[in-house]
Amino acid sequence: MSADRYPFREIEAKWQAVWEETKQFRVREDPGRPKFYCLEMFPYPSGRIHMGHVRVYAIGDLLARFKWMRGFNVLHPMGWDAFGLPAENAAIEHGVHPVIWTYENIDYMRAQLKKMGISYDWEREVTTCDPAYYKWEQLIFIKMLERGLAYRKRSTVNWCPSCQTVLANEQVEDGRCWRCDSEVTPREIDGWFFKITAYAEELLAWCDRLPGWPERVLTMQRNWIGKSEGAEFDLTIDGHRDLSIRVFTTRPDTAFGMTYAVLAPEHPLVDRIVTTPAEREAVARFRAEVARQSEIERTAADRPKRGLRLTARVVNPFNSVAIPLFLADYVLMGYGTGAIMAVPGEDERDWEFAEQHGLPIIETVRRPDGWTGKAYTGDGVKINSGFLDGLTVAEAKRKATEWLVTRGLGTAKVNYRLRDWGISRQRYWGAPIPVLYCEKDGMVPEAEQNLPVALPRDVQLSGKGGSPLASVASFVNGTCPRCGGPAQRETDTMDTFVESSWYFLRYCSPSYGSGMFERSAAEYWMPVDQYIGGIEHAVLHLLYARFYTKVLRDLGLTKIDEPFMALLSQGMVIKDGAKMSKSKGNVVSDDFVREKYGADTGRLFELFAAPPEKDLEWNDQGIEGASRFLNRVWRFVSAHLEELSAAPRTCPTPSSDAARAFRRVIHETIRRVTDDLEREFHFNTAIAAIMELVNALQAFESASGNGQGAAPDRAALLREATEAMLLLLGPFCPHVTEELWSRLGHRESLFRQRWPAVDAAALQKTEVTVVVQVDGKVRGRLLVDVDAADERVQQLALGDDKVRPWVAQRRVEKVVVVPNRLVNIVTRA
RNA sequence: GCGAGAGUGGCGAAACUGGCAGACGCGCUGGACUUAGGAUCCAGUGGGCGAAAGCCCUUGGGGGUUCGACUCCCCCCUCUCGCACCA
Repeated sequence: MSADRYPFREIEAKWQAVWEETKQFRVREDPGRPKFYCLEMFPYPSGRIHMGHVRVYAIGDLLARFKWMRGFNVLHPMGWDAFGLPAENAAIEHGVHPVIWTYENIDYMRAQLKKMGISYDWEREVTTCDPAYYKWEQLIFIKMLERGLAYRKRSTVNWCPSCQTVLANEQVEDGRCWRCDSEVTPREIDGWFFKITAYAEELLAWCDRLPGWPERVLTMQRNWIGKSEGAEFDLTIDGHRDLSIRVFTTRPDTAFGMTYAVLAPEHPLVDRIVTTPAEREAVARFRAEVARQSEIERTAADRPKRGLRLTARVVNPFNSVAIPLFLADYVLMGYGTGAIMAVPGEDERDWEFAEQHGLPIIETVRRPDGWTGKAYTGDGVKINSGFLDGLTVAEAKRKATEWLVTRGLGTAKVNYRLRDWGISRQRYWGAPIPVLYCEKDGMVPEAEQNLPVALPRDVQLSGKGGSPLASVASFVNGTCPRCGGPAQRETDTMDTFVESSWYFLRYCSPSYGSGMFERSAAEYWMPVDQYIGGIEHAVLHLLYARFYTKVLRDLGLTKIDEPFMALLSQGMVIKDGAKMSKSKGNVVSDDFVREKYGADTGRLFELFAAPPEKDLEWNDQGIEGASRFLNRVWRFVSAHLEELSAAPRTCPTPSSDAARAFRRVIHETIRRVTDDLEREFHFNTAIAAIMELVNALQAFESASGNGQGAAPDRAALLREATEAMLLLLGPFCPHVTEELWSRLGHRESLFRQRWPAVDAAALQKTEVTVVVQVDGKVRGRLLVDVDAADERVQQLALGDDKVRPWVAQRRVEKVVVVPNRLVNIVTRA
């Protein structure tokens, strides 16, 4: 550790205090100025902020400060996603109440963010476990209930045995819990759902209208919604005209190739179709066998398909042929109708099953020449398909569906993979679901004037099954808002993703007491112009928030269709080959970095080391480099304070070539940095450009003499360059630049300055270096006037001493001249 | 398996719409200053040959288009991510 580092501790503390006193980052609506809403995904207050977290805040702060300087009225808030299981688990393990644990963490992390110097408007801080916050989502819950957008049903859900709660489909990854990685098991349970499927089509359609989003996130959302178009129709059971099986297919054109049909093992019709005791027993055995497999085994793709042939047969309505009927584990009850027609000729899974069970295969699409594969899923001409023969697949799909519809046998049908969002959690630390169960009136929403339904403080947390709230008598025993009689409260709490589905709206008017948010404030600020967060929420939070916003719109609360105009998915911070995380024990703490190098250095390193969307490898030597650079800047400016503050502001017409060239570097840097920040998020190259400017600045300083022998423009140019450099570097490293800015004699904050403007005149060149190639290889260089005539450049190139030997014994076939760049002489022997 | 993205020095990475590959930084080597250097400054640093000037090779591999390819097209290999019996 060196004593030669600039005094970052004092500087950082000083400016953080100044910014706070002057309320520098406080914003109010101002219709006269363009707004910019810059938002980073708010954190779960898990304990301590480490360098894995810092990246997102550094990016957000950079953009927010940049937009301030570009003249925008910037909303840049921060808050806490404060409900969640870790608080409850900490309570179980250490006996600390979740409230205490959560607020202590928040206090610590807030202090860390402040020491990092992020430009938040702290007056807007939002904490989701505050009843004044979740009150409003309870109100919305009731309105959703009224409209059928929230409902309760018994169903098979994903149960995480470790978290002791239900998970939504989005929260299961590869059959495992997204939080704790435990294997999820199915469980039949009553629970609450939000009807996100009612918005499937709109959520999908808007994926095409979010140009500011990364394509891969949109793709993930489209895949998750999983729209597929096809037809549904009935297969009657042979000999039972009153019994039929509904099937869904995306390939109605292949119906003539149907050689068997399959029911999911859990299909409810099975019990009616199967009547003999012997077969019932076989079915029970088969079901037990399937049930034994875990979710993970069952969804592994390359696993053999198990099936049980039933005695019943079904009839293909297209050709009246009776075909075998199976139960098979490759058909899932949760999708479509839980039953399929099987066409092995044109479906790979059916082909595999047919081969295993010795079933016939009929081809209904003519194979391309040389086809050697098994099932063929491509386009082609229909064959063996009755009235569909000769058509293309697309035409046949349409005609087959039409045929079903006109005969009343089926319908066109769109299916989505998306399931309704299960929001019940059998845990304590979440927002209570505001309904009661009355013996007389049944399920009744809590009356609006009784909201919030506050979480009781006194609760026994064991972590062993059942909703903890169920054991809190004072909570459970309520009053029916309809009849005034005794009623039992719902003891499930809401998924914490509900809170994060609208916090960005709450920031617009965080202390508004008459509703979720103040309409005028939300109309001014929303939507979020730039959202920044990790890719892990591609289909979780980001899909839920889009859905919830649309619900609020349809409830008449807001006009916006989409909450986030642009999204930046930043990469992970990696150390020792893994994502930096507390559980892996590979964290570099923010406190440590700040103590050793300062906040500015830590931020600079993370912004410089990789482009934002890529993963970033933590590197102890890399941060030394960032530190070295800031110290260099510090030493340079400090050493020339007197000369710089006494100098004229700019030097519009430099008097020497060297001065002109240096001034061009200054303005070229302004152009590059502005472009990198404005156009794409090229923070790393923006920093590289600033580093180059500092290199040029030092070179010019030492080359331009000093004292009496100084070049005439020296002081003015040094000042112009230094001030531009500080302004450009400001959003990356706010403390050190603010300090140097003030030491140069400025009274007003650097962040109240306009972003430096490019002087187009300074970029003008009179001469350029043109590369001369012979047959594509660089053989020489020419210094020529800008926009010199092609003929002249060609002549100079051919006459160049370095070039001539390469052309001498050969015939010049052609000369390509790219103005101001390059000449390529093409020769032949 | 399907879909998307990526493969460039010892390392992190640059390269606008096809026009000097390797900016910037790390590391390394040599030097200066120094009692000392893990501070600072200067020089060098893709590989090969060469005393040097310079020449040849080089963006995962192979082909192609072009005067010219990291960039465009085709085939292949590797890695990362997403989806994964969704009918």
